[in-house]
Amino acid sequence: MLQSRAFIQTKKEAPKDEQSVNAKLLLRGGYIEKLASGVYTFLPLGFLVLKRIERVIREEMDAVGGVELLMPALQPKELWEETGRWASMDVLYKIKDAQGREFALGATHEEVITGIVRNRTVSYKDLPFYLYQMQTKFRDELRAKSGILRGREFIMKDLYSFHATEEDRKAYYEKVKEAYLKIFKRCGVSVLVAEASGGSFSKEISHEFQVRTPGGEDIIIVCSRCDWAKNSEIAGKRAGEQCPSCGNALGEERSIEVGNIFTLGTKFSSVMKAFFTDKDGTEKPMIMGCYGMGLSRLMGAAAEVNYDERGIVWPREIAPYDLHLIPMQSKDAAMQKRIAQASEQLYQKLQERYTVLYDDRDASAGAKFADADLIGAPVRIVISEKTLAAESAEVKPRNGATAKIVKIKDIEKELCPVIQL
RNA sequence: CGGGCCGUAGUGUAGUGGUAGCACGAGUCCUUCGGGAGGAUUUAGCCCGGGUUCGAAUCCCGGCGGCCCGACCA
Repeated sequence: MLQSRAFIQTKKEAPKDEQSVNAKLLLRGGYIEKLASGVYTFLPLGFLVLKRIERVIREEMDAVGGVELLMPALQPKELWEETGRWASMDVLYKIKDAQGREFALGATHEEVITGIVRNRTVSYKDLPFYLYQMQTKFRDELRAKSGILRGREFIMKDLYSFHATEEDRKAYYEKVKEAYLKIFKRCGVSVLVAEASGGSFSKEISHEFQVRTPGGEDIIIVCSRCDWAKNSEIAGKRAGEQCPSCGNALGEERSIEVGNIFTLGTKFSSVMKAFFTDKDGTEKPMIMGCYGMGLSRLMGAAAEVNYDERGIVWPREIAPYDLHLIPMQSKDAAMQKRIAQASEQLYQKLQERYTVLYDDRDASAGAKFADADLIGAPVRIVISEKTLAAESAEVKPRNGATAKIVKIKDIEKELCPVIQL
């Protein structure tokens, strides 16, 4: 992509009223734009990141048998009244159409998915099945905060599983837990699995996937040595006390909840009459689980833990572009032409295997470098009069490793270890 | 929802009762070209409403909006 055409505009300074790291960096880098508190546009650059996160999630969801669908955001009041959540869910946006009919903007989709599932006759032979979607959710948060970490409109992946037996549900829950760990690893955030309350869903505990960082709004109690972690709301332990698992000291840390998986049991299926016919011919409510993951929040969290004083350092798999190719300018017209030719050629070549942002702008070296660091593609490639003298280019990983001068014909070999695809 | 701070060009700021200024950005021209280059020139702003005053960006009241703390958080 030509940078001059990519609708990227970076800013030298962050808006003064933003405190959170993700908001400052993403706003400055031209990834997002704020429309209202907790409501953001994903600009082309940000949308690329989102799509790459989406791809990772989709691959891992498909790998555990998930089948993707897309449910409506506009949901009739009657559906929500079936479970009593029209009245009890205080973050629900409620709207009226011109006829006076009332709708909720989807804050979550248990009602909708259960409504779909009960409309078909299901036998135990059809179970289990797993349905998921990635969609914009609306929640009327009393206080949106921290950039895209807690919006009133945000993008979420929600998976719902339907089972004939509790054992099966439990086994799947563990499988999803593993899939989640893979997703977060691929997205460049290390998570802790913390036990948390089942909320209004269940008396059973749920599991939260927590990214430890000062920018987080959750408080978790964690062991300094083993992987014991609980949300402070149910921990029953405090910092300084002994870890119940290994005896070491417990600490308290801030973290971002990037995923949460729940046991639903028959809470929704029994109330909404989503039954299946079991082996013995009797009708039983399906046993359900639900598994949430915030895509936009994950993007924010990734920025929140992968940055330095110059900007974002995107994890390889979710970077907007694999490579940032920068031709330098030269005062010598002939040389200028050679640089342009060589970099054009390299640009074409690299695009066969990588996504490349090509800085074709007529800007100073400093400006180009500063933008490259801020945007944070994993590798920067510079072609200049200097490098060209040796038929080479400079290859510099964004993660702090030093720059290397590499023969242009050998560049792909050099890239392999850094961004193998 | 309670509390705090804050609203001046796209962004960051100055102006505290008397001509709205600067920097970055954006446009044009010239020069420059390995870490946000220099000069010339242009562009663009006081959140809204009311009040006080000869006069309000500035003082007062009310809205609206943003950020932060807390509460809340399928």
